[in-house]
Amino acid sequence: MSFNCRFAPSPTGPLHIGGVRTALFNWLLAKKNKGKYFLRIEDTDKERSKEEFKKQIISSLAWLGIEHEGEEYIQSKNISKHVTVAEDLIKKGFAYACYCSEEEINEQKEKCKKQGIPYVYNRKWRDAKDLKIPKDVKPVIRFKSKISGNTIIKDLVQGERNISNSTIEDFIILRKDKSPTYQLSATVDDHEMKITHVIRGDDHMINSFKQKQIYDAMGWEVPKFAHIPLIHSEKGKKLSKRDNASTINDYIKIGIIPEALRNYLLRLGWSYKDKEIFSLKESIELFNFEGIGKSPSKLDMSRILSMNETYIKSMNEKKLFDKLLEFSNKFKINIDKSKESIILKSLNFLKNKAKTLEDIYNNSGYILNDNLKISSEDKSLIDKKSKDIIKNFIEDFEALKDLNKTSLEPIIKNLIDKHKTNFKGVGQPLRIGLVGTKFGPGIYDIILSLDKATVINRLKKLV
RNA sequence: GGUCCCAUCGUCUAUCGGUUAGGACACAUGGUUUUCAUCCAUGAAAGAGGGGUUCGAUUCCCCUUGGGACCGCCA
Repeated sequence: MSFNCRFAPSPTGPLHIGGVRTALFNWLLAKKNKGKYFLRIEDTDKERSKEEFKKQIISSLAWLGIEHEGEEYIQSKNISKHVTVAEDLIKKGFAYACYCSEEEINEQKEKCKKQGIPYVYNRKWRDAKDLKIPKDVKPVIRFKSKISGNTIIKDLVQGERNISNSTIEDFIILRKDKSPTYQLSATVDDHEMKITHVIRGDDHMINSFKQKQIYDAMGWEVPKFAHIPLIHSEKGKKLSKRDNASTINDYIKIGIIPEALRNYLLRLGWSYKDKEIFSLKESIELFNFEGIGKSPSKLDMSRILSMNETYIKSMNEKKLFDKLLEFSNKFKINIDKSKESIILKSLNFLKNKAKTLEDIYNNSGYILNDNLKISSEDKSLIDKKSKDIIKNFIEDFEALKDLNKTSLEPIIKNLIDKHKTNFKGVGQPLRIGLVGTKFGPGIYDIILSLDKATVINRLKKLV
């Protein structure tokens, strides 16, 4: 059995993380079923569709590694086909022109509101042989929706869904300017693209009932539907473009890596036993409809961070280094060529203190910046005794031939004995002098990561 | 308001009638450690409420409550 699915965002705003997850689920399922995953840009809203959003959508998906089959499908290019289908529906008696003016519709809505009853279009023109066609009104085309009976959709995630047909109004398929609406375009395109599985957010559930009627009217095979629960913001509402930290870029700029976000998104609303970490290969093999839950899930930044931390720690250091370079070049200051090798060899300890690439970048500050800024508070910690320790250290350190942990250790130990102090007594002044703060990597790591001259120069500034 | 849906620790979730209700994140405590971390160990933390069905319900059914989605000539 073939498996064709698609992700169909509209370029009327930046793609947020919920959409990304929908795309991921589609893509995973296509891979798993050896099917195809398409990207369709639904740009039939001419007013609001923007080229920049289209680009943002495509680059967001690419960043996560979600690659679509062939070129992206641009819906507006197929409008004439949509219109043809609408005309076909009229001919077949499944659609009709409605001459109600916008004022008339608004009046009806007002009236219903006052009476406290739900507004449904009154189907005035559905069978209007006796009505006079007003000259000054351009008609819209409405689909002749079923009035009686029920429609059942066997949803792959939600199970059997049953709705009374009377709750679906005669929805518009062609606007007064003859342009097709979403219900028509999406249906026609899904059919043309031979989509077998429509996997989308469950805010589309009602649309599936409408669209099914179009498929049936046209005698087309109805695809399988899967409506996945939405992602909620921390406030518990449907994620909107206004929520902060909702677009991919919000995560990229703090140094989240794609593998981690992919894993996080995979586990948001889906599970496989107790497993938390999934390689790409595993997610393709194991992902399924059965594991998708029915209730919406909330975004949790601490989990994203933790997932990122896990991936950073387990990642090949060369690969991590490349990501760090890319990150700093894009969002921070370019890493100087002369510092690259030091950073690379220091990643093995820098990454232990980091949840994000930004953390690594910040922790690398003592390598990247030749002039350290030491806060006055930290400077005040360098008292007479500390200065003596530093002086002694410089003497011993300069005399060292081979610089490694084994040769360094005795120096520190001797200083501890000599000055009757503990490790902190020696380590802290050195760290302040070399890193600029009390916090930082292990003192051996710091010394070994910097070259000898730099260590001496920095320490000499303190005494 | 109408229609539809959902309901296990704070969060993501496991359980598919019988479990001391498990894991992960976050949190707390302790240990390792040269600081901050990492790492390790431990702890606290959940079946919304009420009825049924059943020998037995977190699990099946109903009601209540709470939450959500949809109700555009947007998609």
